[in-house]
Amino acid sequence: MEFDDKIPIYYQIKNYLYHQIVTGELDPGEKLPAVRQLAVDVTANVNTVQRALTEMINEQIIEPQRGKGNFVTIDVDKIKQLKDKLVKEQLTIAYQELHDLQLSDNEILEELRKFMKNRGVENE
Amino acid sequence: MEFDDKIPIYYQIKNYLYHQIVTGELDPGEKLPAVRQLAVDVTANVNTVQRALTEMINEQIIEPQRGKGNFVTIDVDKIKQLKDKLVKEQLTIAYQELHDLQLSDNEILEELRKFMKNRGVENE
DNA sequence: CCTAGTGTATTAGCTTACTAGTACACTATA
DNA sequence: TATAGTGTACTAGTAAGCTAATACACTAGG
Repeated sequence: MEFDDKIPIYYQIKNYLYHQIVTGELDPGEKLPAVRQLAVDVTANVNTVQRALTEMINEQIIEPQRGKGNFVTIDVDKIKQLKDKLVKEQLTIAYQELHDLQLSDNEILEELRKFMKNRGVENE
Repeated sequence: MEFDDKIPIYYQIKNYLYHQIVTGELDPGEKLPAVRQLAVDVTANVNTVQRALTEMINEQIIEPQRGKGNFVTIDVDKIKQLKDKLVKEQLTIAYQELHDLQLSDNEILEELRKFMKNRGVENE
Protein backbone atom coordinates (compact mmCIF):
# COMPACT_ATOMS: atom_id res chain seq x y z
CA MET A 1 0.00 0.00 0.00
CA GLU A 2 1.29 3.44 -0.90
CA PHE A 3 1.32 6.12 1.73
CA ASP A 4 1.31 9.88 1.56
CA ASP A 5 4.33 10.83 3.62
CA LYS A 6 2.58 14.04 4.66
CA ILE A 7 -0.01 12.13 6.68
CA PRO A 8 0.57 9.63 9.51
CA ILE A 9 0.41 6.04 8.30
CA TYR A 10 -1.94 4.92 11.05
CA TYR A 11 -4.33 7.63 9.88
CA GLN A 12 -4.22 6.42 6.29
CA ILE A 13 -4.76 2.84 7.39
CA LYS A 14 -7.79 3.97 9.34
CA ASN A 15 -9.14 5.70 6.29
CA TYR A 16 -8.47 2.62 4.18
CA LEU A 17 -10.48 0.46 6.57
CA TYR A 18 -13.24 3.03 6.73
CA HIS A 19 -13.61 2.67 3.01
CA GLN A 20 -13.63 -1.10 3.14
CA ILE A 21 -16.46 -0.95 5.63
CA VAL A 22 -18.49 1.81 4.03
CA THR A 23 -18.31 0.26 0.58
CA GLY A 24 -19.27 -3.16 1.89
CA GLU A 25 -16.01 -4.87 1.02
CA LEU A 26 -16.17 -5.65 4.71
CA ASP A 27 -19.72 -6.49 5.72
CA PRO A 28 -21.32 -5.67 9.06
CA GLY A 29 -20.29 -8.29 11.58
CA GLU A 30 -17.52 -9.61 9.36
CA LYS A 31 -14.17 -10.47 10.83
CA LEU A 32 -11.27 -8.29 9.81
CA PRO A 33 -7.99 -9.88 8.77
CA ALA A 34 -5.72 -10.58 11.74
CA VAL A 35 -3.60 -7.64 12.87
CA ARG A 36 -0.43 -9.37 11.75
CA GLN A 37 -1.98 -10.16 8.38
CA LEU A 38 -3.23 -6.61 7.97
CA ALA A 39 0.27 -5.38 8.70
CA VAL A 40 1.55 -7.51 5.82
CA ASP A 41 -1.31 -6.45 3.55
CA VAL A 42 -0.74 -2.74 3.96
CA THR A 43 3.05 -3.06 4.39
CA ALA A 44 3.21 -1.45 7.78
CA ASN A 45 4.16 -2.49 11.28
CA VAL A 46 1.81 -4.37 13.59
CA ASN A 47 1.90 -1.56 16.12
CA THR A 48 0.97 1.00 13.51
CA VAL A 49 -1.98 -1.10 12.40
CA GLN A 50 -2.98 -1.65 16.00
CA ARG A 51 -2.98 2.08 16.59
CA ALA A 52 -5.44 2.54 13.74
CA LEU A 53 -7.61 -0.29 15.04
CA THR A 54 -7.58 1.02 18.59
CA GLU A 55 -8.98 4.34 17.42
CA MET A 56 -11.67 2.59 15.43
CA ILE A 57 -12.54 0.47 18.45
CA ASN A 58 -12.93 3.62 20.51
CA GLU A 59 -15.24 4.94 17.81
CA GLN A 60 -17.13 1.64 18.01
CA ILE A 61 -16.79 1.05 14.29
CA ILE A 62 -15.15 -2.27 14.99
CA GLU A 63 -15.38 -4.54 18.03
CA PRO A 64 -12.48 -6.62 19.30
CA GLN A 65 -12.88 -10.12 20.67
CA ARG A 66 -9.77 -11.20 22.47
CA GLY A 67 -8.37 -14.36 21.03
CA LYS A 68 -10.81 -14.28 18.13
CA GLY A 69 -10.30 -11.17 16.10
CA ASN A 70 -11.73 -7.77 15.27
CA PHE A 71 -15.21 -7.51 13.83
CA VAL A 72 -17.05 -4.83 11.92
CA THR A 73 -19.94 -3.41 13.93
CA ILE A 74 -23.35 -4.85 13.10
CA ASP A 75 -24.89 -1.44 13.66
CA VAL A 76 -25.70 -0.50 10.08
CA ASP A 77 -26.86 2.96 11.15
CA LYS A 78 -23.41 3.58 12.53
CA ILE A 79 -21.91 2.64 9.19
CA LYS A 80 -24.34 4.89 7.35
CA GLN A 81 -23.40 7.74 9.65
CA LEU A 82 -19.74 7.06 8.97
CA LYS A 83 -20.26 7.31 5.25
CA ASP A 84 -22.19 10.56 5.59
CA LYS A 85 -19.45 11.93 7.78
CA LEU A 86 -16.73 11.04 5.30
CA VAL A 87 -18.66 12.52 2.39
CA LYS A 88 -19.37 15.70 4.27
CA GLU A 89 -15.79 16.09 5.42
CA GLN A 90 -14.50 15.74 1.90
CA LEU A 91 -17.01 18.19 0.50
CA THR A 92 -16.15 20.70 3.20
CA ILE A 93 -12.45 20.50 2.54
CA ALA A 94 -12.78 20.70 -1.23
CA TYR A 95 -15.32 23.50 -1.16
CA GLN A 96 -13.32 25.61 1.25
CA GLU A 97 -10.10 25.12 -0.68
CA LEU A 98 -11.64 25.99 -4.03
CA HIS A 99 -13.60 28.86 -2.57
CA ASP A 100 -10.41 30.22 -1.04
CA LEU A 101 -8.92 30.12 -4.52
CA GLN A 102 -11.71 32.54 -5.41
CA LEU A 103 -13.87 30.18 -7.42
CA SER A 104 -17.57 30.94 -7.19
CA ASP A 105 -20.10 28.19 -6.51
CA ASN A 106 -20.91 28.02 -10.20
CA GLU A 107 -17.27 27.95 -11.18
CA ILE A 108 -16.64 25.10 -8.77
CA LEU A 109 -19.50 23.10 -10.27
CA GLU A 110 -18.29 23.95 -13.74
CA GLU A 111 -14.72 22.89 -13.02
CA LEU A 112 -15.96 19.67 -11.49
CA ARG A 113 -18.07 18.84 -14.54
CA LYS A 114 -15.11 19.61 -16.75
CA PHE A 115 -12.92 17.39 -14.57
CA MET A 116 -15.36 14.50 -14.79
CA LYS A 117 -15.60 14.87 -18.53
CA ASN A 118 -11.86 14.81 -19.09
CA ARG A 119 -11.17 12.21 -16.46
CA GLY A 120 -9.21 9.29 -17.82
CA VAL A 121 -8.11 11.09 -20.92
CA GLU A 122 -4.74 11.82 -19.34
CA ASN A 123 -4.21 8.26 -18.25
CA GLU A 124 -3.14 7.13 -21.68
CA MET B 1 -2.74 30.52 12.51
CA GLU B 2 -4.28 27.15 13.20
CA PHE B 3 -2.55 24.06 11.97
CA ASP B 4 -3.75 20.58 11.18
CA ASP B 5 -1.49 18.39 13.28
CA LYS B 6 -1.73 15.64 10.68
CA ILE B 7 0.19 17.70 8.12
CA PRO B 8 3.65 19.24 8.48
CA ILE B 9 3.47 22.91 9.42
CA TYR B 10 5.93 24.00 6.74
CA TYR B 11 3.60 22.42 4.21
CA GLN B 12 0.59 24.30 5.50
CA ILE B 13 2.52 27.57 5.49
CA LYS B 14 3.47 26.94 1.89
CA ASN B 15 -0.14 26.39 1.03
CA TYR B 16 -1.13 29.53 2.88
CA LEU B 17 1.34 31.58 0.86
CA TYR B 18 0.25 29.93 -2.38
CA HIS B 19 -3.23 31.20 -1.67
CA GLN B 20 -2.03 34.70 -0.88
CA ILE B 21 -0.28 34.78 -4.23
CA VAL B 22 -2.97 33.15 -6.33
CA THR B 23 -5.73 35.32 -4.93
CA GLY B 24 -3.71 38.49 -5.41
CA GLU B 25 -3.40 39.35 -1.74
CA LEU B 26 0.25 39.29 -2.69
CA ASP B 27 0.76 40.85 -6.11
CA PRO B 28 3.36 39.77 -8.65
CA GLY B 29 6.68 41.38 -7.75
CA GLU B 30 5.48 42.32 -4.29
CA LYS B 31 7.74 41.86 -1.31
CA LEU B 32 6.72 39.24 1.20
CA PRO B 33 6.81 40.05 4.90
CA ALA B 34 10.22 39.40 6.43
CA VAL B 35 10.85 35.82 7.47
CA ARG B 36 10.89 36.78 11.12
CA GLN B 37 7.67 38.71 10.71
CA LEU B 38 6.02 35.83 8.86
CA ALA B 39 7.03 33.55 11.69
CA VAL B 40 5.16 35.82 14.10
CA ASP B 41 2.18 36.13 11.76
CA VAL B 42 1.64 32.42 11.38
CA THR B 43 2.85 31.57 14.91
CA ALA B 44 5.63 29.25 13.84
CA ASN B 45 9.39 29.16 14.05
CA VAL B 46 11.64 31.07 11.66
CA ASN B 47 13.24 27.86 10.48
CA THR B 48 9.89 26.31 9.72
CA VAL B 49 8.88 29.36 7.68
CA GLN B 50 12.23 29.34 5.95
CA ARG B 51 11.74 25.73 4.97
CA ALA B 52 8.45 26.62 3.29
CA LEU B 53 10.07 29.58 1.53
CA THR B 54 13.05 27.54 0.36
CA GLU B 55 10.75 25.11 -1.38
CA MET B 56 8.84 27.94 -3.01
CA ILE B 57 12.11 29.48 -4.15
CA ASN B 58 13.08 26.18 -5.74
CA GLU B 59 9.73 26.20 -7.51
CA GLN B 60 10.50 29.75 -8.62
CA ILE B 61 7.24 31.06 -7.20
CA ILE B 62 9.16 33.55 -5.12
CA GLU B 63 12.59 35.05 -5.61
CA PRO B 64 14.93 35.88 -2.77
CA GLN B 65 17.13 38.95 -2.72
CA ARG B 66 19.70 38.68 -0.02
CA GLY B 67 19.53 41.58 2.37
CA LYS B 68 16.31 42.84 0.79
CA GLY B 69 13.62 40.23 1.12
CA ASN B 70 11.61 37.65 -0.76
CA PHE B 71 9.54 38.71 -3.72
CA VAL B 72 6.62 37.17 -5.56
CA THR B 73 7.56 36.21 -9.11
CA ILE B 74 6.54 38.67 -11.78
CA ASP B 75 5.80 35.79 -14.12
CA VAL B 76 2.00 35.94 -14.17
CA ASP B 77 1.81 32.80 -16.28
CA LYS B 78 3.59 30.95 -13.53
CA ILE B 79 0.99 32.15 -11.05
CA LYS B 80 -1.82 31.16 -13.33
CA GLN B 81 -0.32 27.71 -13.69
CA LEU B 82 -0.06 27.48 -9.91
CA LYS B 83 -3.71 28.24 -9.50
CA ASP B 84 -4.70 25.66 -12.11
CA LYS B 85 -2.50 23.13 -10.39
CA LEU B 86 -4.06 23.77 -6.99
CA VAL B 87 -7.58 23.58 -8.38
CA LYS B 88 -6.87 20.39 -10.23
CA GLU B 89 -5.19 18.76 -7.26
CA GLN B 90 -8.15 19.51 -5.05
CA LEU B 91 -10.65 18.24 -7.60
CA THR B 92 -8.64 15.07 -8.04
CA ILE B 93 -8.50 14.35 -4.33
CA ALA B 94 -12.15 15.10 -3.70
CA TYR B 95 -13.35 13.20 -6.73
CA GLN B 96 -11.31 10.13 -5.95
CA GLU B 97 -12.35 10.09 -2.31
CA LEU B 98 -16.04 10.45 -3.10
CA HIS B 99 -15.84 8.02 -5.95
CA ASP B 100 -14.16 5.50 -3.66
CA LEU B 101 -17.12 5.94 -1.33
CA GLN B 102 -19.17 4.68 -4.26
CA LEU B 103 -20.84 7.92 -5.22
CA SER B 104 -21.55 8.22 -8.94
CA ASP B 105 -20.65 11.36 -10.86
CA ASN B 106 -24.23 12.55 -10.60
CA GLU B 107 -24.41 11.81 -6.93
CA ILE B 108 -21.22 13.76 -6.34
CA LEU B 109 -22.63 16.76 -8.17
CA GLU B 110 -25.90 16.40 -6.32
CA GLU B 111 -24.22 16.22 -2.92
CA LEU B 112 -22.11 19.24 -3.77
CA ARG B 113 -25.15 21.28 -4.74
CA LYS B 114 -26.87 20.21 -1.56
CA PHE B 115 -23.77 21.18 0.40
CA MET B 116 -23.62 24.62 -1.20
CA LYS B 117 -27.30 25.16 -0.51
CA ASN B 118 -27.05 24.27 3.17
CA ARG B 119 -23.73 25.93 3.70
CA GLY B 120 -23.79 28.38 6.56
CA VAL B 121 -27.00 27.06 8.00
CA GLU B 122 -25.07 25.05 10.56
CA ASN B 123 -22.91 27.96 11.58
CA GLU B 124 -25.58 29.44 13.81
C1' DC C 1 31.32 53.88 8.68
C1' DC C 2 27.74 52.26 11.56
C1' DT C 3 23.39 50.40 12.38
C1' DA C 4 19.06 48.24 11.52
C1' DG C 5 16.70 45.16 8.66
C1' DT C 6 17.00 41.56 5.61
C1' DG C 7 18.02 36.30 4.11
C1' DT C 8 20.66 32.18 5.39
C1' DA C 9 23.18 28.54 7.98
C1' DT C 10 24.20 25.75 11.95
C1' DT C 11 23.68 23.37 16.26
C1' DA C 12 21.12 21.29 19.95
C1' DG C 13 17.11 19.40 22.11
C1' DC C 14 12.29 17.92 22.13
C1' DT C 15 8.24 15.33 20.46
C1' DT C 16 5.79 12.27 17.48
C1' DA C 17 5.45 8.55 14.36
C1' DC C 18 7.21 4.37 13.00
C1' DT C 19 9.60 0.07 13.38
C1' DA C 20 11.34 -4.19 15.61
C1' DG C 21 11.24 -7.49 18.94
C1' DT C 22 9.40 -9.76 22.78
C1' DA C 23 5.99 -11.23 25.87
C1' DC C 24 1.44 -12.28 27.62
C1' DA C 25 -3.73 -13.38 27.65
C1' DC C 26 -7.35 -15.51 25.49
C1' DT C 27 -9.82 -18.86 22.10
C1' DA C 28 -10.45 -22.78 19.32
C1' DT C 29 -9.17 -27.19 18.10
C1' DA C 30 -6.71 -31.46 17.49
C1' DT D 1 -3.63 -30.73 27.43
C1' DA D 2 -0.89 -28.95 23.90
C1' DT D 3 -0.63 -25.96 20.01
C1' DA D 4 -1.69 -22.48 16.75
C1' DG D 5 -3.97 -18.27 15.99
C1' DT D 6 -5.79 -14.31 17.84
C1' DG D 7 -5.59 -9.40 20.38
C1' DT D 8 -2.76 -6.59 23.46
C1' DA D 9 1.14 -4.47 26.00
C1' DC D 10 5.74 -2.98 26.63
C1' DT D 11 10.48 -1.49 25.67
C1' DA D 12 14.02 0.31 22.74
C1' DG D 13 15.79 2.55 18.81
C1' DT D 14 15.43 5.52 14.55
C1' DA D 15 13.86 9.31 11.70
C1' DA D 16 11.33 13.53 10.75
C1' DG D 17 9.50 17.80 12.09
C1' DC D 18 9.56 21.66 15.09
C1' DT D 19 11.61 24.92 18.17
C1' DA D 20 15.23 27.90 20.14
C1' DA D 21 19.32 30.27 19.92
C1' DT D 22 23.19 31.96 17.68
C1' DA D 23 25.94 33.55 14.03
C1' DC D 24 27.00 35.32 9.49
C1' DA D 25 26.30 37.83 4.85
C1' DC D 26 24.20 41.32 2.44
C1' DT D 27 21.54 45.91 1.71
C1' DA D 28 19.87 50.45 2.69
C1' DG D 29 20.09 54.67 4.99
C1' DG D 30 21.73 58.02 8.34
